[in-house]
Amino acid sequence: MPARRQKQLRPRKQPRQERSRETVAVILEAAARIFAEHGYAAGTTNRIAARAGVSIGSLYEYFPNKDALLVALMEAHIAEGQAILTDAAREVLVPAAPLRQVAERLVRAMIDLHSGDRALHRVLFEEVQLPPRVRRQLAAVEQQITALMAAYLRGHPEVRAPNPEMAASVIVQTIEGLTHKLVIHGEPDETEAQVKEFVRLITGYLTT
Amino acid sequence: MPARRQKQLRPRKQPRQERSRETVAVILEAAARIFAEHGYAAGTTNRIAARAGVSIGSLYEYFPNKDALLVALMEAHIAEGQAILTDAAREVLVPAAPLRQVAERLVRAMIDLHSGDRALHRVLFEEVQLPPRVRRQLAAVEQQITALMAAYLRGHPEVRAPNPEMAASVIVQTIEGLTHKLVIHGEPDETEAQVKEFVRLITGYLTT
DNA sequence: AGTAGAGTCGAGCAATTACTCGGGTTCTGC
DNA sequence: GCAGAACCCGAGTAATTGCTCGACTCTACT
Repeated sequence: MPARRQKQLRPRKQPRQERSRETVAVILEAAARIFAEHGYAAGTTNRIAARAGVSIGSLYEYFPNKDALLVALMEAHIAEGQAILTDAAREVLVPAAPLRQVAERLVRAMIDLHSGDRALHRVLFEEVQLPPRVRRQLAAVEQQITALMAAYLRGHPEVRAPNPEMAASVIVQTIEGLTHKLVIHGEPDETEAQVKEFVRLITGYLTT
Repeated sequence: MPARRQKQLRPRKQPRQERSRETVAVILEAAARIFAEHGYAAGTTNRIAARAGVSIGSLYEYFPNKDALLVALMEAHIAEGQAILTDAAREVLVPAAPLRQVAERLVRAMIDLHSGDRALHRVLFEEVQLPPRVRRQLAAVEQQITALMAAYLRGHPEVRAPNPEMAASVIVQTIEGLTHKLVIHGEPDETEAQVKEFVRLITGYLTT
């Protein structure tokens, strides 16, 4: 969240040489670690620069302010998430695929996505309120997955859903909510049982 | 999140007279509004005192630090939530009650709970990481509701669930996750349809 | 070799902010 | 009516932190 008002004076450089591209990457890496460890407020830019082994001045050559670091990390994570999910969806959302298998594949993809770096994930998508642009990107990904799901539901004989769009939306949101909670709070040795249960929840819903 | 290290020097006064009890109430009210409007980091104690129409000195007579304000608000909200949910649960979780009615009542109770002040709710339970004591309180409430639910499931003839405890836990988490998203992102005119769909999700899961 | 500009550096500035403290005001019990 | 306690006040302090800017080094190109 932008606690301070944005200054946004001089537009920043694009890194042109290999050297500086490396610097930017190192800074982002460090930012991810620091934010994950300390949270957004206590993750100071000086600390990030120090962790990156780079001067604070160098950091501000490429990022106009602290928020920009966060937004860059958000967009990277969203892109990664989109890749993982659309891969899973395209692979499994074909008319012939059995319901149970579809549900399980998606649940597992979602768990993978969330379990990467939980602390960072929390900071990026909970601690701060998302800027509008990022919020739109996130909504777009969700909508894309939901649309694929709806098309699948419409073409599947076993599925009895009066409104496939709504059913798809409910499923996507359910998976997201449950896996989120599971990853944050769950015991690792219960994960398998929970996955099976989530699959039952989804298939039960769609075939009733 | 405690960005600064806790000082926690002098223990604070208890309000004894009516006058000061009123002051404390006004401060908490103002804190709720300010945190909701600006978030935790930008919600400064001076601003809170100003909004409350009280000196910053008075605020620190009763709250040892900024975090204490937040914790007080959290605990108040948890208590309110527990009251709403246990009321709903006791009213409806009797062996004879039809499944659909139970599900609908709980979903609506949860929606009521979340729709009170969404911005404040976000700050209290997402923006900051909860201190252990609060986390325990929250877990206790969830466990209590889950236990009531499990008992109900066990005694209901329609319900086909191999493991009632796990089913209860899945349901509670599902309702929580879905209503949360619904309240945050949903269009008001879709709420009714969504509630019906959530009920179908739950009943389908339990009777398959 | 010379030079323009990309890249790096880090001391320090400006602003913010949680919290204190000494002193004044109001209440309460005797 | 008075002492002491409870309450209230707000200017000031100490510390933090985002970010700048002028000096320096490296790279690429002629």
